[in-house]
Amino acid sequence: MKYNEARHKFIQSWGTLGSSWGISKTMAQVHAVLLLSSKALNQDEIMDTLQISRGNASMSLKSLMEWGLIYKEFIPGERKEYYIAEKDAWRIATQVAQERSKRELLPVIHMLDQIKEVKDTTATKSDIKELQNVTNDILSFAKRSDKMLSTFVKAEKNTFFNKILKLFK
Amino acid sequence: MKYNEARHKFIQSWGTLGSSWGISKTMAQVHAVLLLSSKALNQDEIMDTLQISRGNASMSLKSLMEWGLIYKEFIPGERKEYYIAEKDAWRIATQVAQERSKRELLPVIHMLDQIKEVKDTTATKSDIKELQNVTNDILSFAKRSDKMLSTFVKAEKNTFFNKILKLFK
DNA sequence: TTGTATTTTCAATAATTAATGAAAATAAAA
DNA sequence: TTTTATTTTCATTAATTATTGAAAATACAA
Repeated sequence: MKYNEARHKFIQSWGTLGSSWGISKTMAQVHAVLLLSSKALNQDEIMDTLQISRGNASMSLKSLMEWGLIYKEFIPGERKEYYIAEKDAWRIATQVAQERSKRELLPVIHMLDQIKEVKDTTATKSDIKELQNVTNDILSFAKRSDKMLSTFVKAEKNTFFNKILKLFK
Repeated sequence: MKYNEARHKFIQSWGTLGSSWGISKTMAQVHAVLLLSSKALNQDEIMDTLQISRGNASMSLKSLMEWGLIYKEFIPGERKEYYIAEKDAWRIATQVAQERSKRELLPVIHMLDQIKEVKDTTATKSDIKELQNVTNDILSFAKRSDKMLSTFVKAEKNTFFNKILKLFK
């Protein structure tokens, strides 16, 4: 396979994968371009490579910064802003997981906490029972998942967990 | 909070959460309705509860079956088909994770395996190097994640892993 | 300051994805 | 069989989400 073909495939697939993470296709493609670059790139270079509009490039770079997946790099004598990608797979995964947890898991935990306080005399006992069973189960599972995620995020620094992680290698 | 309000909140939030799983909003709402029901429901009951069209209900039920999140229940003397939801939080999570892995992780693994064979004399050494570094790292990470997922799926049956899982509680 | 390069915002538009509903297919009863 | 109930499919339509591009804002230099 030729380099350009491989590069193109990687960028396309990364875009597709991104869409299923709650990251827009373009945003993931911008990340891919930066991942494959050994030097920092500016907005115009990215616009040019992916043939996207200025606005789109600006938005995508901004979101990627918020997700903690890319960083700005200051280049002396340059007026433009340059970007580099986080390239460590483990960091990419934990950053995405943390951001998604914040956006998706926490709202659900909040909703379930509210629902716990159902007081209603008009509804049937079995309906209320089922609601409470389901919400309690999901709530404890969601909280456990969130705790587990923080544990994994800290795992790099922790020798004990590194040993556990090796079990999966 | 009143039962109906709580129920409504749960269904709405479950729908929102679903959209960020790669499951359509309606599909997740149908799942929520079944989760909260102590008895099996038929398609008309679901259409009525969620005020959705026949076609949409049919499609959503079909997809939920494919994701392994609901089951058909045969009711003697009834012509209609009845459905019940998987209610165990751990099972729901592993089913979703497995299905997503199949749809998202495996295509990426396949792409990365292809890319490993870049042979190109026209591209620069450093570009090829960077492509190989990134793809190799992500590939080994993706494969490890997939292995980890299967381990978790089997974990219920395994006392040793149950002990590890307790670390996160 | 004032001028110029660069980035960001956001209303308009395009592209994508989901939902409808009627027709076709299937399955059970008469 | 034929009739009736039920489910599925899929072209059309609606809703949602992403992208553009020009104007506004910002940042730097003269």
